[in-house]
Amino acid sequence: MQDLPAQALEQVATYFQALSEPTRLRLLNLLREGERNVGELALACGYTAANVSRHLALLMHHGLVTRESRGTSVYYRIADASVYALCDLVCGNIARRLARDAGGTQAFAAAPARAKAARKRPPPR
Amino acid sequence: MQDLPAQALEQVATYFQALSEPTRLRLLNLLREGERNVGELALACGYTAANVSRHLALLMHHGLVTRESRGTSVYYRIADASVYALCDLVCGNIARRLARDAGGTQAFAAAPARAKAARKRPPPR
DNA sequence: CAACTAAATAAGCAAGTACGCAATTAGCGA
DNA sequence: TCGCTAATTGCGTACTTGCTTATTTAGTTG
Repeated sequence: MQDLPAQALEQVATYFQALSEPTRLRLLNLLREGERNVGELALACGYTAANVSRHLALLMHHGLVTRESRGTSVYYRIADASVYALCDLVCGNIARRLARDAGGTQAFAAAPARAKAARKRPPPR
Repeated sequence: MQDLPAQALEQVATYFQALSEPTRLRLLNLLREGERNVGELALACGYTAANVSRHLALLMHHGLVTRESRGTSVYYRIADASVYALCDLVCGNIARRLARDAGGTQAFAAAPARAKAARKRPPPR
């Protein structure tokens, strides 16, 4: 990815942007167990159906979910399960960062002179 | 991640948000080759140093880069290389989606829809 | 100390976005 | 056809965010 043109970079950014909303992540989470229609999702999220519909439209525009209209309802489902792998990766990064921040403060108070050398170590696993 | 509390979900969302900016992705990309100071990054991006400094502060707040002040300059470097894996995953998803969308339509040769995101380069300074 | 440079911060503007409400569209049944 | 329900869309509001310019802070040097 090091030599991506500005155009592709922007696409990646908007993809991340689609995932940068708690409501949308919650929707994806709910869809993990199977397809759901808009009403069900709205009820589960505590938002209006209008709002949920908008978020789902955005997710679909990015190819994250698929839409299937059955009767008067519209059922959404996950299009690509790899988003969960993505989220798991992020969760791991956050956890690692929290552990580093929490653990680092103790070591810091004891030996501030060593901080420079310690900085180059790989992140604690 | 299916049973994350709303609070954790928000953290994941803000993490994605940190990556939802072309400029920040470009900064991360530049840092791939090694540490850089603010001025170098600003020059490479074509943005003001003030703006770059803000983006870097945000990236650091999320633990994506580390900061080291040497002399009057401040050098930034990647804190966790797993962000690249994340970006690669996203690139794969996008490519897959594009392939899926364009797969059935070879009559797309004169596709006007893609011209939208063509040129959007920052003004050369 | 004064002058200079690099980085960070403050202030303000313009653009984007999430949200609710209300209106519209689509499918189903009496 | 009419009425009902579910989903989408138009519109206005409040909030967020990226950017630039100007100012402040930190570090080096004469």
